[in-house]
Amino acid sequence: MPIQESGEMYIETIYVLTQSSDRVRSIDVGERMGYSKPSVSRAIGILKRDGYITVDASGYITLTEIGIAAAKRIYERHTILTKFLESLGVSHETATSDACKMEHIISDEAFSAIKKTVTEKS
Amino acid sequence: MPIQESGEMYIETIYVLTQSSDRVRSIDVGERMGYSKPSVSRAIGILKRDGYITVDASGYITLTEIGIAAAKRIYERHTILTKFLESLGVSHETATSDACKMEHIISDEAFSAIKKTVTEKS
DNA sequence: TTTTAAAGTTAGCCTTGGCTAACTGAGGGT
DNA sequence: ACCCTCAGTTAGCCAAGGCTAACTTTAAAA
Repeated sequence: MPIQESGEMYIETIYVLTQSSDRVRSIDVGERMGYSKPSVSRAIGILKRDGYITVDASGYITLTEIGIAAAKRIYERHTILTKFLESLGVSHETATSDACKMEHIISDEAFSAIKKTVTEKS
Repeated sequence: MPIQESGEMYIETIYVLTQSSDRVRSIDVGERMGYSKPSVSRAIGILKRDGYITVDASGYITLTEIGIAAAKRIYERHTILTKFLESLGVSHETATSDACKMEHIISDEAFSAIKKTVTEKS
């Protein structure tokens, strides 16, 4: 099963949480995303089933190879799109939240083009 | 009820079809969007209920004031976003399809900023 | 040791928005 | 007059992805 849009958000959240804490559990993901425990529980089950994460006996979540790849892809989109919007004068708040939606839907082709403009400018 | 993302697509399609034909029916909308008759039927019912369109006895669809306003808003987003992506070197095909998704999710603030860059360039 | 709190799961509901199958109803052709 | 085709509707299914209620399990604290 290919990863869904919501799956990308969960993976990205796990990835970000992993940067600042070596122990990431479902409850942390839920708190960060503002979702209920059952919602997270189901999502985690799907990500595990599809090989994006592993969960140990204590409930600690680890991204797999493909999980890390998916997370890095989305996270890069997020940061580049945020920077891009900010470079146009959009507030940080709005830039982040718009990037959060755009990151899932934009094509590779368009993303590359936007990325080029951002990296050229700096 | 505020218009949904799919509602925006239906409204936009009706708006576009209205430009080239004075008689727009559900069947035309469905053909254009590649959706089945029942899907269109339900969507049309919702748009009618929420005051975006009227449908006469023969099944001809007319946008109301607020329907036209909603359509113009989305259509402008579509065209500006398409132009913007094309200005970055994205192919017309991809630019159109990406714009089609972005037009529903981008904030007014970000859209204004992008619009400014497009209109400045020309 | 017993009790309580925190984490996770299960069951099941809701909305959006596609779909097919099957019905209705109106017009045109023979 | 009869039939057929086309447009639209109704009923009901499905998937994604939220939710609450209520259960289990584990671990810490009294």
